[in-house]
Amino acid sequence: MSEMTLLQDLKARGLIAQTTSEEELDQHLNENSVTLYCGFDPTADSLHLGHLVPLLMLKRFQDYGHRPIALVGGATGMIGDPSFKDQERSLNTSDVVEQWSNCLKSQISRFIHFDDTEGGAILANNYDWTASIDVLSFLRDIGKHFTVNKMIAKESVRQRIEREGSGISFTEFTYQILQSYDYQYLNKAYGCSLQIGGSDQWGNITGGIDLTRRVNGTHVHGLTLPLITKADGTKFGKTEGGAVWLDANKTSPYAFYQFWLQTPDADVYRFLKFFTFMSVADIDALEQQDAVREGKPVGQSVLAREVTTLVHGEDGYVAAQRITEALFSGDLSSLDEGDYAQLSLDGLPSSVLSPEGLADTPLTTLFADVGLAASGKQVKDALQRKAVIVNGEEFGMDDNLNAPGVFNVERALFGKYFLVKLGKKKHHLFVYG
RNA sequence: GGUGAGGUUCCCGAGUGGCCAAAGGGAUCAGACUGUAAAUCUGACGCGCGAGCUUCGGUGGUUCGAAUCCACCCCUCACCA
Repeated sequence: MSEMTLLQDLKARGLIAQTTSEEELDQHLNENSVTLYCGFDPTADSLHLGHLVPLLMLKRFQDYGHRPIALVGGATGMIGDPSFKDQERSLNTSDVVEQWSNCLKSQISRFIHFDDTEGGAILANNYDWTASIDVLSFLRDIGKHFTVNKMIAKESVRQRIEREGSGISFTEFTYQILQSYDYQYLNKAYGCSLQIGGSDQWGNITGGIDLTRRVNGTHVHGLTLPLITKADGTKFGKTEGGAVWLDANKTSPYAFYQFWLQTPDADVYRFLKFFTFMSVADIDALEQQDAVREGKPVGQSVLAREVTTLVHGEDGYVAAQRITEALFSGDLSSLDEGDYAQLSLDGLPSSVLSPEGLADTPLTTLFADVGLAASGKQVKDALQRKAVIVNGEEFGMDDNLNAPGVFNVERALFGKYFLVKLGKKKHHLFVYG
């Protein structure tokens, strides 16, 4: 990072979508240790890849000597952010929101270093200062500073307001006031003077800036991050199974590692800048080396290693790497009995195979049930193309009704393991018993 | 409230009585080629190994037969008020 200012580094990484006066912000950041915040609303029981960039962003600021506040939206999560959403969302119960908030809290703590010292990072929940406000105070003390005219004019809610039929409830419309209040509150309580967020948050952030100026008389700043896109135009952060979660129980370190390993060339160096702490110079150098390299580029494996380590720690990375080696080297004999036991612990999808009823279960059903394929049809397709491999042996459509033969104990590795490969990338471990 | 146009399989979008599980494109999955990449080509793509079963906003009806016709209802869009 050396001589670059933080803002220069972020810019070089392509991590800035919009900022309030860049000059002022740059000066502010260079002359002070700034307290900044980013909010994460509990919309599920785990953060996902979309949250990773802002989360890492907080850490980038922390590394430059600033103080991050990670805000869990226990209150805002009850309301639902309408920004650029084309539909009203259904509300979650307070129990659920609270539970999810706690999940997010523990996840966030893994990324940012929190401590109790004066300048240490802070983990906050806006429920704490929002829940107890009574309606009249809210309307008089906060609501009075907002003109509906301005609220309506925001791009983030315009579609919903202008388009007949979609509509927006008063509840969601109020969201921007709540978030603005957070900023004003944090400014007052902690001297927070910068809010960051995804580019869809610009409207909410500027709302908070205005409120803070009106109420606290303080001039504060805002910065948004770009939406992560893929070169081919498809949505980033999705796999066959849906979102890629940061929770190891929802997306195993192995699956996580694989996700990054499969990054297209066209995206990999950009993603290295977004998702790792490698310097821009090092990334550029890597890109140039890959460009003249014979064969496979190393960008993907570096990216996968860095991000997996970041999210799942060294252990998670090592485990993911070990499974990858074993499965993709094509050499099953390199694994000993202990390795097989470890595979499922390390996150390779696995299930117990019961001998009973096996004769009545077609492979199509069996594999679809354990999630190896979305439907029996896909298994059928794979069988017909010789893309199903069990313990190194190919099986075809002829074997569909012959599960007992395919999963004959005699053929089990170490008397109990069957490693099924469907296609090039999907693996599943069956344990006999 | 009035008038006009619509609601089709994950998405977009054809289909206006049987040949429709429903054109075409996208997404997705698999195969070939590669580098667990891209591009390209091939196949699959409602569910089911199969016989077969269940779909075209909802509910009833007409018909041997309906996504297609009729009635009512729900929703959306456009314009008017």
